[in-house]
Amino acid sequence: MKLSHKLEYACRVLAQLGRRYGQDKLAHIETLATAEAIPANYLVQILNELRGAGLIISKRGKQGGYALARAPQKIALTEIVEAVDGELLERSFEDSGHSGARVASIWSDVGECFEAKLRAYTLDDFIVKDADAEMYYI
Amino acid sequence: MKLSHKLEYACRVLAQLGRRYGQDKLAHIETLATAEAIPANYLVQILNELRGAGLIISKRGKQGGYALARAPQKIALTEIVEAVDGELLERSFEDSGHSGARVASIWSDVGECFEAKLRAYTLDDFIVKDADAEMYYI
DNA sequence: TTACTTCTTTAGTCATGAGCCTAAGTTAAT
DNA sequence: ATTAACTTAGGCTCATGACTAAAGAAGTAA
Repeated sequence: MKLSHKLEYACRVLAQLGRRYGQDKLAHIETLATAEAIPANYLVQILNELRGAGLIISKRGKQGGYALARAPQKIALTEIVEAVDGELLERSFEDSGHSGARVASIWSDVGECFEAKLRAYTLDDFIVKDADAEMYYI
Repeated sequence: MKLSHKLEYACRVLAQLGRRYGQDKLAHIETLATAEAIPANYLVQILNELRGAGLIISKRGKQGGYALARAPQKIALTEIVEAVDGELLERSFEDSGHSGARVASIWSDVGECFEAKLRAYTLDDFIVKDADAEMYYI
């Protein structure tokens, strides 16, 4: 379960966009990069992939920026993974050697379990609401 | 769930050794490499790691070779993964940025689920018994 | 002892990709 | 027209995965 930086960054930036969902202001790259401690130059590429996957929308020019394409509850974790690190969900195992088929079938089962777990989470679960922070002071 | 070749090879070669468990003859690298379609030179390294992890034993010289260190039922899939690709089970996520902690906690949960799934499989599940092959002809 | 067999250890190669940066475009609001 | 933003393409460096190779050590048997 070691994640690529790219995937961690994607989760964080989407969580950040999720907090802003509903406001009509768009978020700037620099703002997002700072808030989530992500190298801005790299974030650009990630945001591009997320847009390509239809998870976010963007607008150019003055007043431009990024926003979530739909409600956080409607974005499953599997979609995020597919958008930036698709091979993590791939299930292609070599069927070579005497035990190849058996090994492949067991790992396929593991893969299905993994995918099911991811599908059960949505972006909403990632969003740090202000109420969460307050809890520490109660 | 894309596996490294190394991990696939390890599963296959252990399955092969599992089939031979109980016989008192040791298996040679060349035999194992051929049976499981694994580059022999690479297999050498994998077997070394498996020995280091205590999953197999080896003997040099004439009559030398490799064998499982214990019964297949007593080798959990987690142990195989730890032996050759430990970071797959690691759960270390950056806690940076505004959403870092939340993201890390969710992925930790996914990681725990993944590990539990792996722990439930043992090497015995990987072994292709001769009866299995016969099933195709019934 | 000597030769032979088999594992053991270490070093080296090669291709690939992650992560990050630079810089020149393009668009839209003012 | 100017400016603030996103867009796109490319390049760079370093680490890693997957092998290959070969010298070394340990058993076995003549």
